Order: sequence, then structure tokens, then C-alpha cells
Amino acid sequence: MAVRLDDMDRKILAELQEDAGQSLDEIARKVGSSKTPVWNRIRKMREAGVIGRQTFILDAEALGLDACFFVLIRTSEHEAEWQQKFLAALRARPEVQEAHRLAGEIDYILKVRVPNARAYDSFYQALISEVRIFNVTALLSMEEIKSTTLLPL
Amino acid sequence: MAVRLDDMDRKILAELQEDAGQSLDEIARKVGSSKTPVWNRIRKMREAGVIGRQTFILDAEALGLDACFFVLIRTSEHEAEWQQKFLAALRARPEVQEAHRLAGEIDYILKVRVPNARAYDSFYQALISEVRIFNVTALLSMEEIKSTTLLPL
DNA sequence: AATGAAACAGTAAGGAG
DNA sequence: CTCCTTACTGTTTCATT
Repeated sequence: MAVRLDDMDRKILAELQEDAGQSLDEIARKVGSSKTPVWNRIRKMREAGVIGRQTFILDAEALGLDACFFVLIRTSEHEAEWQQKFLAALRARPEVQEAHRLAGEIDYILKVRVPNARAYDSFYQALISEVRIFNVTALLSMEEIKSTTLLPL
Repeated sequence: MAVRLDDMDRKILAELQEDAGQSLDEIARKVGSSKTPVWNRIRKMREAGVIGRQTFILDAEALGLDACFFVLIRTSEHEAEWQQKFLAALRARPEVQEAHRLAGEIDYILKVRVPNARAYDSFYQALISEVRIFNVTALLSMEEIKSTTLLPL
């Protein structure tokens, strides 16, 4: 999955991350090239899967999603069938922003965004009724210090 | 910061999140309206701060960022000056994708993306040399089960 | 809601290294 | 032969009527 990228590619990616709304001409000017080559590089990186979806970042609080939890999960079950069911449940729930399988004592971590603590409890109850879980710790975010989708290039 | 949004606004936001590249005409057709009203709603939501930056989501692994850590931090220091320094350090480091101040025993959680474990160690060493930290637990992600910027509407 | 000017994306043809 | 520049066309944005 590794792709060879040169300096120009990285500059273009930086611009695309920074502001996906700007025109090709603008990007070309900033990276010191012109439209067509920039467009061709973008197309290639898109095909290679380096560049994914184009989206607007919305303000969670303005949308009434005031509560953010990080959920640490331990389970006693490690069978394939259980895992399949658990993964499907996570993918199906839109309040789950992130889910990772971990190395070490804690098996999974989730990031969950909900309107309030009550909504988190509903989510939690629904989840443990769907799949057996050994131990859950919920960490409540008091303040989002930083949140970025910009990857370091 | 709460804004009143009707069904039409939410449908438009859903489309903008789903694919920020599509044209106004396309969005208008999908939400069952026409170009001008959709455009006006988008402008208002932009001004209200509901709609933020427009970006491309890049593939971290294709860019050689193979390691993702969740870092749980406890500190003994809770003075304003220390906190300022800590926050500034986190904001300045591009490998820190997320940082939250938490309620409870653990004070902070970070999400950190780096090329490999060595790079994480460099980050860690640099961080603890900048600010005093009582206790750190790093959780290594083995598998990204889910990762989305799409907020539930 | 329709119109229109300005800007833009995408493509094609030709030129430089 | 590859990558860049320039030129052109249909589409889109955004403001005005």
C-alpha cells in the first residue's frame, strides 16, 4: 500500500488537506507548477487510494453533540464469530466516530459522540445487550484541546 | 453556539459531509429543492460556524504513518501556567491528531499518528522533556476498525 | 426562481527537457 | 518518451434581478 511520492506530491497533498475548496489554478500557483500536472498528480493519487473522500468538517457542538466519550473495552471473548458481531455493531452505529483494536490489556478503544450523557447511556446499554463485554471504562471529555484531520507530511 | 436547523438543513449537511465535491445542482436535486435556497442555507450555516473547513481525507498508511497510539496521561500539576505550556506543546505537534482534557482519574487523552514505534518514542521523549507528567500509558492500535469524520445528524 | 457574468474543472494538442 | 505549458469548452458558483 506504500506509494512513492515526491516533494511536489506532498506539497499538493498539504494544500488539499488545508483547503479542499481552492481551485486547481490556486494550488498550482502555490506549489510552483501549473494546472494540468497538478491535476494529473491528484488523479493518480486518487487512484492509488492516497486521497480519499472530500468532506466538510462540521461543528459538533453547534449540532448539539455536546458529549464526547472515549470508551475502553475489555472482553473475555476472542472468537471470530463474536468479533464479527462486535465490529458490525460498531460500524452500524453513527455515534461511533472511531474504533480501534488494541495491543495489550485493553482490547478496544472507541470514540463516541452523542448529544448528552443520557444518550451515551442508551448507546452503552444497546451495545452490551448486543455483545458480551467483560469490562468497560468510559472517559468523558471535558474539553477538546485539539482535533484535526490533517496528517503530517 | 446552538443553532436552529430544520430538516432541509440537516439533509444538506448530510450531503456536504458525504461528498463535498458534488455540485449545488446535485445536492439540490437530492434534497428535493433548487439551487438558490440550498446555496443560501449553506452560506448561513457557514457564517454560523456549523460548517467548517473543507478537506480531503488522506490514507495514513499509504503515507507511511503506520503507527497509531492512544496516550493516557496523568499529571500532578494543575496550575494554569503548566497547562498553558502543555496545550501549546500539543497544538504545535502535527503528529497529535486529537487531544482532550478528561473528567476523572486520567487527565488527558491523545491520539498520535507516527510512522513507527521509534517515532512515537521520539515524540514521547520530547513531550516529557517539555512538560512534567506524572504517568503515561500508551495504547497501540493494531487495527483501525472504524474512522469517520461524519457526524450523526 | 430565473438570469448572467465570472471563475472553474477537465481535456486535448503541442513543446521542452 | 515523459512531463510540462498553453488553449479551449462545458459546467458551476455566486450575485442580481
